[in-house]
Amino acid sequence: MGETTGRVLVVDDDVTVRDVVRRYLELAGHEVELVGDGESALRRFAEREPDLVVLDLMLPGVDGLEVCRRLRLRSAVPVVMLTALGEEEDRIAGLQLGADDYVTKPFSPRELALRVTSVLRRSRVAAARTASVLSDGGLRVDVGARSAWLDGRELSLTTREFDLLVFFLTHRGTAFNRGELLSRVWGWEFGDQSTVTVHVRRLREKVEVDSARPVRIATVWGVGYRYDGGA
Amino acid sequence: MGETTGRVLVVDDDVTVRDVVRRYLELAGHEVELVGDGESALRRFAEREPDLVVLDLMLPGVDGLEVCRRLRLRSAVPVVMLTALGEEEDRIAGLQLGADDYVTKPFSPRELALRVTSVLRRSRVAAARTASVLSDGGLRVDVGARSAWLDGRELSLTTREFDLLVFFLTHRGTAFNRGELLSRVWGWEFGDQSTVTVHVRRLREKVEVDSARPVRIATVWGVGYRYDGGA
DNA sequence: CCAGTTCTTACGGACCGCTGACGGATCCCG
DNA sequence: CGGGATCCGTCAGCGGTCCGTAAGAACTGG
Repeated sequence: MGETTGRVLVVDDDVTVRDVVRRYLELAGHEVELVGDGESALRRFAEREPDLVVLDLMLPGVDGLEVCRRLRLRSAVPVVMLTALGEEEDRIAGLQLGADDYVTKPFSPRELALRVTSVLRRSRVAAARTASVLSDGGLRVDVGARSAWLDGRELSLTTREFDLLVFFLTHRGTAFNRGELLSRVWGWEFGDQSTVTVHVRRLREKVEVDSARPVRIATVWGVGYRYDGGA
Repeated sequence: MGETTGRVLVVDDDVTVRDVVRRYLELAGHEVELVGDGESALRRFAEREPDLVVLDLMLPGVDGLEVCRRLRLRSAVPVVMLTALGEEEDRIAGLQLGADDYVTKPFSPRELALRVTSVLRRSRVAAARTASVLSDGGLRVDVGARSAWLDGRELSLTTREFDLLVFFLTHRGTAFNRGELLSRVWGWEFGDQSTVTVHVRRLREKVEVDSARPVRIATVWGVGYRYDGGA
């Protein structure tokens, strides 16, 4: 995924708007998912963890502001809001809730696409700067710096190993099958699952005390792998 | 059951469509059931609890939207809708009622199969993420982590045992015969029922205090088994 | 006491994950 | 531009686990 493209979740109840927005965002190189109401938005968000959310304020059921608030409870995902002209109150409320930008209807889809790209770029830079440090037991991982230490000494991880480790650290305690990992870490929808097996093995050799008796990365028989804490 | 295959209920009144859809879904590894109208759909759904429903909007009798609405009353089962081109109103209504995706007729059966697979995968992920921790007496089962504890110590359950236990825990107090368990847990329509007997026995040895005098998994003589609480 | 049903045990094959090795691609450095 | 090192994905063999089946024993209800 390039520097200024990403997976975008579009939430709008008007199917015409959705289709137009989709076309322009895809033209800009983004991967687009569409939903029509707040419930679906929250559900889809949990499933896919998109890089950015385009959110209409007027929605049936759970309204846009509420969706934004709930997203913020569990994620720092950038949000671009769609508001009707003159709904200043809503716009202010939206920005207070942490929207990163807004576009007023009627809007030019071209402009929306530009804003999405720009917000995405800003947030990537910011994310890299505020690089979180994940840690677990004697393991410490600096995501921004892309470096990792085990009991004080630095590990030399390859790109894949690092990504895999970060995924595990950010999804502790949940079992994933190989296809899922292939999709989430590699970004593949299909492919040889033994790829995962081999990379897990190589990662284990670096982060486990005894890679023959893994403690952190547990094998879930007939399913896949699960990261348990090292503590 | 693979991570991207499952039992799919197809609801369409056109027998030609049904056959084509069936062929492609089976090619993709799914298990397919066909019905021709809304009444049958609801009935079959109650009997089989499929993993996904492909629903035509134009149906004789109870129409597709109504079927979708009623399904949503009692289940979060993923729904993929078939709509005629241009039925925008219906599509909007469908998505609002909680359809997870839609395909417009005339459609490519290949594309439909792809969407079914993809929706299925997503919904599995979401299900695992929102993973409830089931508990009962001293028994605790974390569905997402695929691990279980009895009185604080972790149980080592095999895949089948785990699935069987989860099924029991989510269907407490109801008796099931072996054929039904074979169908719901194994996904088989036929097969040796002693398979169930043996697995129940193995499960009992792990979750019962005295497996010769089972408390949780009761034998219903002449019928099958029933999960009673451990409390 | 009998017939039907469930329990128990044992076993062989299927499946799965682990391991080591290999060739191609990519990256880096000269 | 060229050569070497690294990394990546694939594969086949192996060892262990798990699963389904069968067959005899024990039990239940009539």
